[in-house]
Amino acid sequence: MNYAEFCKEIEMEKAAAFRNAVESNKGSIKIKKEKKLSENLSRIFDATIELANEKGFQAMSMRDLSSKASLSLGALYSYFSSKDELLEMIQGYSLAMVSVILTDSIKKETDSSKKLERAIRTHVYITEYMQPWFYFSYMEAKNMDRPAQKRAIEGELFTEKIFSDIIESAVSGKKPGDHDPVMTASLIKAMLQDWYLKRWKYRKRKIGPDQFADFLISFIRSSIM
Amino acid sequence: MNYAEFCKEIEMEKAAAFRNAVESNKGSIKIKKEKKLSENLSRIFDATIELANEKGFQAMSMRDLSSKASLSLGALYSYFSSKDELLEMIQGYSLAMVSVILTDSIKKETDSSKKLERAIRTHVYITEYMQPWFYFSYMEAKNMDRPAQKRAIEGELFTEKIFSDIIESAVSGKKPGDHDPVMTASLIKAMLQDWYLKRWKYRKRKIGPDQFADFLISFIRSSIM
DNA sequence: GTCTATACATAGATAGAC
DNA sequence: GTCTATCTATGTATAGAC
Repeated sequence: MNYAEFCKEIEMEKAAAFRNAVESNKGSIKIKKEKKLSENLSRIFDATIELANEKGFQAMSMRDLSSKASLSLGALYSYFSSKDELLEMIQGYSLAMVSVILTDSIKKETDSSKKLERAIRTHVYITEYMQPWFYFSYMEAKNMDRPAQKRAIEGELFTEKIFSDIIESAVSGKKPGDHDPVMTASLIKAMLQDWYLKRWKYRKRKIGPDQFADFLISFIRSSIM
Repeated sequence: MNYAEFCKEIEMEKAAAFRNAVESNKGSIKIKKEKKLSENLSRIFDATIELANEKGFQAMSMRDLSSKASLSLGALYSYFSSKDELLEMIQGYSLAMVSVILTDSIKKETDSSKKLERAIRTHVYITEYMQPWFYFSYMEAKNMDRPAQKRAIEGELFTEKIFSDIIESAVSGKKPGDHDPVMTASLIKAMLQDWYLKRWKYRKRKIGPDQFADFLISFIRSSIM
């Protein structure tokens, strides 16, 4: 698998996750026509991501959003009931993406060393594909209300658990004594997050997702094996 | 060196960095009495860090700040000329801290493998000691104006360069072919930042700075050696 | 130096016409 | 479903008394 191949397979899952995000927020959405809803809401999402990643969600005004999304201020409130709710819809969307994609992806390998490699690669690719979304979720987590913050933490721990489980079985027996899969998984997560948090750096150095994944895999391999 | 020893040595440098931060902003500070200035300004800094790390700098109002710092709204503006300037004073302070401490610290070792270990350990310790400050600088960087953002980027690249230089000379000859000190330094930086960005996680797992530094050092050692 | 009072701008959200 | 107009709250920053 490389990034180009990954992209071809992802579109459907993205669309499914979007429909799911809409579904779980039906309560506060006043728009009834399916097509109009999905067209406009995804434009609203995109505009929000763009503005928030530029100056922060808090600093983005609803007027900024209304002009970037080409909808009036009043119309926006037919798609969500408050600015905070918008934040949480977007968070739910990207949280669902990473967990579904990652879980599906590792099922395709049986050997645990291959599983680890695939999990890392998939994580790099999905966060590359939706970089602004993940950047947004990471940076705005502390501005969310308590339940949404809890979901963010659970999301982090969920993906970390995927990694620590794989490492547990990959390393067992092979390395003497003191290995700690949970700590190792933490560090792996940190390096994976760097990929979507510091895009300016990797872009400047002309490092693409395939290259980053390759390097990361070999770095981790030589450390835990 | 362990964390407890580190703490004893740091106080003086912290005070010097604070005086320096005051000095570089004399222009917009109206308070003339040295003692009052440093007492109140450091209370203002602390209150800002605390509020901003809780709900974001943008969301923190000057009224929040005035009540937490025990100064009236009007009085605050004798210590800085705008909310944005306050942000930048704090950023300058923590940027100066890490670069001075790190540069001094590695001078104490000659062997490049020891140098690497010491740089990592020192980075963990300084960011532990001033965790809320580093968290603040990281999270609020995108809300700063252009020049301040540039300083933040230069700060990141500066510490990364320290690491890549050490790795360059530590690894040269010892590892065949494909090592890439710059990429390795990037990953190390990412793991080091995790320490102050995800405190909730390490606290929950009862991992302290010494333990984290030990683990990180052994993880990196086995990867690059 | 610090306070209170207030100017002035802009925020999020709603009402009601179309 | 979308618009414009507007309500009300809150924001940063300043003026001037003490």
